[in-house]
Amino acid sequence: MDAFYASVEWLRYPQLKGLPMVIGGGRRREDDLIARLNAERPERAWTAEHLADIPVDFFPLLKDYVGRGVITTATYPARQFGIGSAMGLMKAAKLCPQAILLPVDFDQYRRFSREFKRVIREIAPVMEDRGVDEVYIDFTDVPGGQREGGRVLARLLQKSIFEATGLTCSIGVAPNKLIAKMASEFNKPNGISVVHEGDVQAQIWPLPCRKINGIGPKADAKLQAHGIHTVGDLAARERAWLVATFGKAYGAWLHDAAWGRDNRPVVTESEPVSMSRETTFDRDLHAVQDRAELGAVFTRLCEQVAGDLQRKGYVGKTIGIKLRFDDFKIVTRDQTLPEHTQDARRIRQVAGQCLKRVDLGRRLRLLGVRVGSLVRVGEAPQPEALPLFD
DNA sequence: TCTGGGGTCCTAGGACCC
DNA sequence: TCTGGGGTCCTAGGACCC
Repeated sequence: MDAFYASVEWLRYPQLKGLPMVIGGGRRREDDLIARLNAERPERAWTAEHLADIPVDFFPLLKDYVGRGVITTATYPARQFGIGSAMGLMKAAKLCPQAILLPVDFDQYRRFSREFKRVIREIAPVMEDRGVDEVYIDFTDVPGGQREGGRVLARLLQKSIFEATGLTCSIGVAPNKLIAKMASEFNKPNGISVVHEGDVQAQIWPLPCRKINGIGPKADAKLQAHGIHTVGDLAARERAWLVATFGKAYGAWLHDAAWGRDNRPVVTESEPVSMSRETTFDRDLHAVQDRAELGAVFTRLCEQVAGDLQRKGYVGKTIGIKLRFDDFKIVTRDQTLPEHTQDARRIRQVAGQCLKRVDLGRRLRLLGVRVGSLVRVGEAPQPEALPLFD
């Protein structure tokens, strides 16, 4: 989906199109906005029906933000000021104080996410969910899926999604997921790009390695240190050298990726492996001085994870915690139980045991609770009874 | 006043078992 | 007298993705 979060926001606030805008940080306070409007602009009775009429100068600005949030989306006019995804909002405010700041509204994005995926599945049922704004679709067995190299079906999908949601998307059509993902970036927004097997050299090799889904900042830095900047550079290296330098599995994968080889299927269903909740505190907390506050947050996180498990019908047997200290160092501890659980008190108890195994000298910035080794409720194997006699 | 939240997968060592 | 060889599970950390 093109600029997904921003586009969803523009549906209800079209007056913000074209302005520097940033999405990130705290919870939505739409009611506050309406209440403030009625207090300060009483010439009309404002309701949630009039969001598109809210004057632009009434929206909160980045410069007034206080907190530890990061940018999830920055519109193009905002990016011109050097603002980028994942940047701290406080830092971004220095670069572009006048940008409008909207809080993240995940519930709304999830609603539109479900809707555009429903539209796709109706046309092309073999669809793999890749998060809130992205999917892989297998065109192979869709009637007409091969016409004009997939272009016809891609256009139909774009049209249907736009009619149902008012949102645009960009589609890459290719022989496999690896190339399709890269191709989808070629023609943004609202574009279609078809890359054939024989086009890899011309269209993929000139790209920086970082464009490959699976090469992140660490691998890219290491590649650069070896003089490898483009996918073509990578393809030129011996497979054996890549294996020797990057390890057996990753080295071989790098070589395949550079040559456009990928045989992963489009996976329509998958079971979750873990569920977690974590939170960053407004200020760093100390295990001793802030014991009560920390304990309350800890319990709440356990209750939230338990609630997620119960709502979705899963039980897990590996309970874990995650801590981020004030120096940004991350520590995890986990413990596997003999039985599966979705009980908040049990999770809290075991997570508490995990916490005892950590040196809590430093102040904490983040606390998280995770439950892994999930199985569906009812499919959990019964813990084996200990034999009384052999 | 830098630096969110929710995930997956991989690696590597040690325990433990046959 | 040199000390097998698989396999699985558990734990901790880390890279990467959306």
